[in-house]
Amino acid sequence: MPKVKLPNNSLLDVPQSTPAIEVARKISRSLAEDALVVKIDGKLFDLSTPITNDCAIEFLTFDDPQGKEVYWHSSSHLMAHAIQLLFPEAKFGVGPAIEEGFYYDIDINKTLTPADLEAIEKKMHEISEGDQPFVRKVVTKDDALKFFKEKSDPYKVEIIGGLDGTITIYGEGEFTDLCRGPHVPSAGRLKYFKLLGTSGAYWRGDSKNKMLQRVYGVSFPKKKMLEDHLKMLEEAKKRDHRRLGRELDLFMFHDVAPGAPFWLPKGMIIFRELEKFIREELDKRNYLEISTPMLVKKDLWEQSGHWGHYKENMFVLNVDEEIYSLKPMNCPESTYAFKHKTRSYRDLPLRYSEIGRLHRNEISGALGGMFRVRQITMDDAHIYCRPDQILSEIDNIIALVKYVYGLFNFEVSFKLSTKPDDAMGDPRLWEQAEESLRQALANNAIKYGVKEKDGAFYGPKIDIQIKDAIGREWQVATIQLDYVMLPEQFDLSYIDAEGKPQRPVIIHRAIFGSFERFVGILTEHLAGAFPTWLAPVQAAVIPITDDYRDYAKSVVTALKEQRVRVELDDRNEKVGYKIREWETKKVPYMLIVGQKEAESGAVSVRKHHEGDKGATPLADFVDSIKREIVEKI
RNA sequence: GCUGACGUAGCUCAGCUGGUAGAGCAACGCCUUGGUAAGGCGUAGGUCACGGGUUCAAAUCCCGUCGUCAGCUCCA
Repeated sequence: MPKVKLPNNSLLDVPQSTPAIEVARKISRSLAEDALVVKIDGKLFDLSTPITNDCAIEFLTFDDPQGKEVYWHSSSHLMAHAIQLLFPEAKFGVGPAIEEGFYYDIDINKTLTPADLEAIEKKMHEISEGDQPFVRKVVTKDDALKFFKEKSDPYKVEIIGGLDGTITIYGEGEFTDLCRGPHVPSAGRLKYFKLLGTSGAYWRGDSKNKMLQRVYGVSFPKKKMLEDHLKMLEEAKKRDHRRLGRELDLFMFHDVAPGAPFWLPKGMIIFRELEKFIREELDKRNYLEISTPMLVKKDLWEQSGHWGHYKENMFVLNVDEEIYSLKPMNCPESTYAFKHKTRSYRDLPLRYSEIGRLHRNEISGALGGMFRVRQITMDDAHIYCRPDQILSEIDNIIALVKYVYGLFNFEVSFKLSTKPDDAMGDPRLWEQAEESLRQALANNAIKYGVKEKDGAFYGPKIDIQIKDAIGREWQVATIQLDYVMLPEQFDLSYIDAEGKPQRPVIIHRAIFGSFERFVGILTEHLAGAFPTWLAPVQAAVIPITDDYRDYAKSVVTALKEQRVRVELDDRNEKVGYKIREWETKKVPYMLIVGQKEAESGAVSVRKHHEGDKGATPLADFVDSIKREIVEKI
């Protein structure tokens, strides 16, 4: 009798060849109901898999990421089944689970409309009600080829042609698909789904191949989960920075400048506050700010290697018979500032920061709001240091990153990207560099993921991701070690204590990344309700009637004297109307003043999203809002 | 760049199978001076993205261009 070890380390004897699902039933009925798939000795299997040997076993439910993946993958089969019933001529590509749901690529001579999606969804429900089991079958390559040729599924045939080893197919009712599995036990487990849209996708991601239609969907075992998910998507739509940017007069886009925002006065306040903030932090940390030319001769880009590798993304101009380009990056030019003088080891680390405007000719299809623009403002820096200084410099940057993102209540996570196959430079240096990054992460007690071979060709890097208020992850800051690109290509050196020239190491780093993108992320994270220190309008003063306009003006003056961004709303409208409007503009404070307040030198404070806070002496309010602004609460 | 969808007033959108445009909100004016999320009445506002074509007639049909969006792709 095989012994199975459960996650709580208890052992269970089970009869030979007991299906895994029976083991789940022994543990608890609810587990048997919720389990989607089983992990035996670390590998995933169908719940019907018989237990034949001693093993460690774990049942995965939808709460487990891998359980989810299986659930979505099975959902994608269910969808394909429905599509086949409705469109028998459809040919199938691949249908995997993705981060948030699943998709299936299909080849069909018709553009699917939202009405088609609804019909497919309906059909999926019908199939789900039939509750047919997913049945795994091992087949030979020849049989598999024969089957899918007969089914006239050329894409499957192509996939099979490239397969070695065991080939499995899964049947579910009258639908059979090539699949590695595993799957949930039966179609009835797949209950609540929503097809979210379609898009084009090339077969095997290659633009030389035929464009298939990709149908996206998401599914959940509980109705509430689907509802919550759809609500989250709604919420994301409501938070869309393109919409909020327009509604709050922060920035706009126009056809005359695709891929570049027009910053409006209110957005510019946010931009300036962020810039001021980051500059102050960099000053405190002994960075030196530089600014390098935006339009530079091609020679520079040839030297840096961009001309060879990045030219398609550069805006190139002909000026006086010479070829120039708008800079797509700051790094090459920063080396000129470094080389301006002979550098001593005593000068290092030399921390050059630059808030530079960069132009990158992103392909038109990549553009999207503030998230992908052709003109970006980067809070860049290049730290020229000695090898023995790397650790402390990385330490400082990590501290800065944590401080900055903590301020906005973003959850920060770190990823180390290691040496890629096409890496340049001495392998010993790479080892040393990766070790420095690891050590810096360890010093800061940071748990981090590793992205193997995902470093830049010139050095390993730490990528910093943040998670926003509705759980979405964004890659923002980056810390890259560079032993090769700048130091070698630009032949950089400093004079060491023995009077000999040495190569410096360069750390490329950005905190916000680009202001454009960061403001976009921040807008969505905060749903447009910026903290007082960033809010374009920090307080609106609302007199109840014209009789208190003068008092309201004195309140405005008092606040302006303290550099509070305040607006007087003395329009001929009712209080409720004005409150509604300032509330939708997400202004942190409204100060309502009437007879009571005028007589006692007070203001009635209404806080955004919280409501009436009652009357308080004007002087007290001024103190508290000032503190809030200074302390960036 | 590729595929698809879309482009009508400042915004959100209507306008069926062709007969030269409509609503709500916003704006402006008047009335109303109102204590915590929309007071009333009225006025103005559009070369229907742009350029061609079909037609007696085009916002509507066709072609092209530009732009936006969803993806794909790319990302030193």
